[in-house]
Amino acid sequence: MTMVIDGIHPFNFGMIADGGQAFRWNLQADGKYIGVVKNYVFEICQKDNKLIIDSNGGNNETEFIKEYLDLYRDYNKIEEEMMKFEELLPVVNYSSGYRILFQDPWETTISFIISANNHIRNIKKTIENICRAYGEPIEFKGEFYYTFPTPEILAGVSEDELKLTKCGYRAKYIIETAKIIASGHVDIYNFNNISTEEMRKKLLMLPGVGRKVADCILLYSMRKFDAFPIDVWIQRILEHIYFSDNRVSLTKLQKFAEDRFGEIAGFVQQYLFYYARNCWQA
DNA sequence: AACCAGGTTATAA
DNA sequence: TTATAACCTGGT
Repeated sequence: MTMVIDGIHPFNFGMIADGGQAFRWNLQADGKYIGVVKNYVFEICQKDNKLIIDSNGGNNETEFIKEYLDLYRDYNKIEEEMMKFEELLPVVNYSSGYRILFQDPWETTISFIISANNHIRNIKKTIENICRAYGEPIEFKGEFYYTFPTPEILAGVSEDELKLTKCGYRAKYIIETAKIIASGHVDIYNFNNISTEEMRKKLLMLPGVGRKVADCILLYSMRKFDAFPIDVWIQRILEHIYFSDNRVSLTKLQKFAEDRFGEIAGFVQQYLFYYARNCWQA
């Protein structure tokens, strides 16, 4: 089916898809993006403030994709809040149109375990390999796409076999985490009534999940917008803007961002990241 | 050839 | 509590 959603602003799907929060969107030769989300395949084409979305299923994905794309949130208001920090004016201006997707916690957890000390190109390739090997096929416009496998399935894979997907030393983390989640020992789907800090503690129990990965999971799949993942780019840009390019420890930066940006820290992080990677040179 | 990339973990001061 | 090295993989 095809759906058309109009009047979205600010919104730039290219930034959202390639901005590093999701790894399963691919730009086609025709300028449209195709991605697998849950057990759906979506093809998204943006023209100005209009989205034309094609998908494999019936009509029930409209609500789903709107939530996924965070279309119900007023980003004008969020950008206004961010611009109250004068030093962020060029950042907000440059990164306007970015949105934080509402992704699946399990897929996000494994994806960001894979992301540790890794390149985006490798991350995407490994995730694609995992889906092809262990996911379910979906047909869309004559092509086959693959869902992200369940915790139960990855919990049953051997380390040597999983390493064929090029995840390297992260294989044991992925399998152990899958076992913990499949067993129900850590419930990553019950996050709505739990504070960010409490949920973070649970996530840190998973092997391969440290502070940065935990905050990515909180921000990209649990709508914990006070989470502030600090990777090397965020570290560099924070040191540049706020500490005269001096080296500052991660824990200190973490506290600094938490205090300064509070409830909108996650949005600030996203805008800063996009700005740091694509515009500013260290 | 050596080094690095969107970190985590184990080990030592 | 804070600092340092090792770690799969693929590219320069």
